[in-house]
This record gives sequence, C-alpha cells and structure tokens, in this order.
Amino acid sequence: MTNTDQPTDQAGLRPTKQRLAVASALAETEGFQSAQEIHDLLGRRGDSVGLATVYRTLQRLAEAGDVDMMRTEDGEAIYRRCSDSHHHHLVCRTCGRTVEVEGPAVERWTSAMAAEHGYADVSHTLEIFGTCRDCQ
Amino acid sequence: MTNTDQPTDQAGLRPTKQRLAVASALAETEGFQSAQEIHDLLGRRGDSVGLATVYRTLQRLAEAGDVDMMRTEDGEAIYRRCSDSHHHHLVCRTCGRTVEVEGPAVERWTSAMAAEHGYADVSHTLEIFGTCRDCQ
DNA sequence: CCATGTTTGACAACGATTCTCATTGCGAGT
DNA sequence: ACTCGCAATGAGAATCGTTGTCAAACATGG
Repeated sequence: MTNTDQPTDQAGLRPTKQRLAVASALAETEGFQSAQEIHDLLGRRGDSVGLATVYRTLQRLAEAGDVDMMRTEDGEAIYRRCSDSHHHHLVCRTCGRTVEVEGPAVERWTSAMAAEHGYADVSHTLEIFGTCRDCQ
Repeated sequence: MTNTDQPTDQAGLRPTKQRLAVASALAETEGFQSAQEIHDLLGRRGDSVGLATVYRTLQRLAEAGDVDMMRTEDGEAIYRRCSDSHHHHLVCRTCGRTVEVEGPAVERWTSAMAAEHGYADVSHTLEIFGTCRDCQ
C-alpha cells in the first residue's frame, strides 16, 4: 500500500498496450460509451483488447477518478473521460429529456450532513425527476 | 381516455390479487426496494407472486407514475411508492448502516432548479454514501 | 538475462431482467 | 348465473451486461 505517486492519466497502473488503447478510445470520444462499445471500437480499429480487460480497465479508471461512470436508463454502465465537474441530472419523466445541473449548496450540505454523523469519504447521487415544459 | 374512476393505487389496471399484493408491499415500506426483495417479501408473507409478475407490475406502476424507479450503484433497479416522505439516506459503504437525514435546503434547491428549467411536478432522490465511524 | 508479481484473454459463471407460452380468472354481455 | 374473450399469471428458458477463473504472456527491477 505504497503509492499515489503516479498522478494523472494512468492511476498508477502499468501503461500496457491495452490500457493505452482504452484510454485513447475514451480520449477521442466526447460523450458516454459503454464498455462494449469501447470494446467494439477497439476491435474495429485493430487494437483488439479482451472484453474482460476493457471492463477491468474502466473500473480501475473509474475508481481512480479518471473517468466518470453513470448508468443508462436500462442499467448499463457508461463511461466518459472525466475532468468534468460533478453534476446532477434533471430528468423528464415523460420524454426523458435530461438537463445537467450543478449545485455547490448541495455538495456542501451532503458533506456537512455526513460529517455530522461521522461518515467519511463521502460521495452522493442526486437525481431530480419532473415533467419538462414540452410534456406538460 | 375515460378514467380516473380507478383512482390512486391501480393505474387503471385490473386489480388482481397479485397487483394488490405488490402495491401493498410498496405501501408498507419506506424506502427503495428491488423487485426481488419485493418478491421475497411477498413469498415470506404468504402472498406468493411470480417473479415475472412482480417485474411486470413494477414496470407498469413506474410507467404510470405511481412509483419512482432508480438504480443502485451496481445497476439494480429499485422502486418506492411515489411522493414518499422527504428524507434521504446516508449509507455506509462498508457495513451498510443507514441514517435517515432531512434537508429543507435540498428540497428547496431541487424545486428551484427544476423550476428554472421549466420542469413541473418535481420529485427527487438523493443518496449519500460514506464510511461510517466504526468502519474507518 | 532472470525472477517475480502483473496483466491479459478466452470462456465459464452469474445475476438481473425479459420473453415465451400454456393456463387461469376477471368481468362484460346475455 | 353462465359463457366467452382477453388480459394476467407463473415457471422456466433465454438474454445480456458484467464478473470470476486460471494458465499463459509480460513488464520491470535486480
């Protein structure tokens, strides 16, 4: 348990060909992609990487905070390169339209609440559901 | 579209024994439960209902807006009856210990945020994860 | 160049959810 | 009350994303 020396890109992992391939797939895409999509993309491109390896790598990167992971409506995990600020989703119950919102107040409140009860290493999820203008 | 005769509980569906059982399981529980938990609960209680039926019923209720559905961190779908009391959960990642917390500030913030984007009929879910004092 | 602990990949195992389809039962019409 | 049609059910198979297994391929420090 000696590390946290390797800072950015490769959360202290060996820079293997496969990991670099996954990283580059993430780097060259804007939005969220599923593990399988990344696996397919790499295969198509020639840098074939085992599916299990893609999953493992994405997990590591997510743990290390190098990528954001969220879930589609049907439970599939999707990833995108991080660095983006933490935000929440405002989702329309009817058409699914989503707006990303941020709120320092909420971040502060959750931390305070956790601290008050002695919880450390806090994270949270917040989803807001409503009916958007067009669906009312 | 003639209805609202069958008011609340049963979104216009036939009030079968099974659907009533699922509805009651939701009614008597505060928080979120997975389909399987509901299935188990009903089984234990004697009102055995097929697992597929539990899934189907929950889907219908969710579509009808009678229950809220969200996803756990590992992608499992969990449900709770709609318009639940306004409290949130502070969950220990390690031992699972849960504290219920309330926050008018958050309620206000989510409403404001929704209003700002033109969303009506707002609800939200907030879960805080951390490591509790005993598990640190 | 060698030893050693990592990482990989093919495939099996898993768990949640959905599908299939024969059977059941609600409820409208007579 | 009796019957008929169609929605609803349940048991198990089928899907699908994801994780586990384990021997073989590797990277890195000595």
